[in-house]
Amino acid sequence: MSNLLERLRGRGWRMTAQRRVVAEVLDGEHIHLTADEVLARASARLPEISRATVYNTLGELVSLGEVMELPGDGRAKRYDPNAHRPHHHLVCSGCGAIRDVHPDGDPLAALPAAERFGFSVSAAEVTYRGLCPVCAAP
Amino acid sequence: MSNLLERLRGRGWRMTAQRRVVAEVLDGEHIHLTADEVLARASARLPEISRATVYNTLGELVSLGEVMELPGDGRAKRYDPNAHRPHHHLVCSGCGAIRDVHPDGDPLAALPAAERFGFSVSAAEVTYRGLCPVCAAP
DNA sequence: TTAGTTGCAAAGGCTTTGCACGCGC
DNA sequence: GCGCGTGCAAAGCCTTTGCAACTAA
Repeated sequence: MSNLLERLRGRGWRMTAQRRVVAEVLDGEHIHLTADEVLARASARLPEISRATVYNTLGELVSLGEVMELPGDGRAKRYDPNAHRPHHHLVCSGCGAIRDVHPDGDPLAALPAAERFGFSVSAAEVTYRGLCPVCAAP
Repeated sequence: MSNLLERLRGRGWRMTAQRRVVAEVLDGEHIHLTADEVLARASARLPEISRATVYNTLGELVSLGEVMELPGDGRAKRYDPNAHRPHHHLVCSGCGAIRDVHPDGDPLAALPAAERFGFSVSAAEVTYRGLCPVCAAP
């Protein structure tokens, strides 16, 4: 499995220092950063990067289908680089930690025709909620 | 099944003209309005209602557990009055229409222990995506 | 009466935009 | 060199807040 940076290069994505840093910061498993967090981490490596560029780059990665946009519990959206592999999310109601999960079976199968209102249903996103081991501790 | 207004009265909720109008506007099936839409509809019946009051009232209905807050596709949250009956959502990727749906079985059962990362998982929210009959038409 | 609710206006957080400069190809 | 990408600052959208006046119970 190639990493985010390699995939982008392979697509002929115009590479700049700023874009490289944003892609590096997002690459990995269980990464779900807000734009602000991306900016903070990117600034650590490239202090002159601007907020607008972070937003531009994130928006572009989303349109390219390389990064997934998550609603986020508060007001800020979160960005998930695992768009190339379908998955769902497990969110801790205590601390907000997010893990990528892969449930058994196809969630679409659970929706009977009578509940589809004539829609052609093509995808399902599942958010599981619970308490992480730390927050569940007595 | 009693309606929203009756349930609120039964809970001893302090009733005002503004609160009544907000509750009336939200009552029903497949209702998923933004705060702005609630304000618009409420204003039609009670022109002097203010935006702040709509937000206050919506926030309170959410804490009471009578209304559910949905992330919403764009930036504005949506408010769903069917919090008393668990359900999921089917969203049209074309026009944004939202329907309440009730899938078969328990979505939690699909998440194996190995995918729970030690969390105590207590709920699942599912968003189905597809095209409504109008948007799917050739 | 009196605690809770309202309206107004201002502030706040997150995101987008306009424009001139700069840099990858 | 050309055209896209960047940075800055300002504006935008949605939401929250402070405070004085008001009102349901």
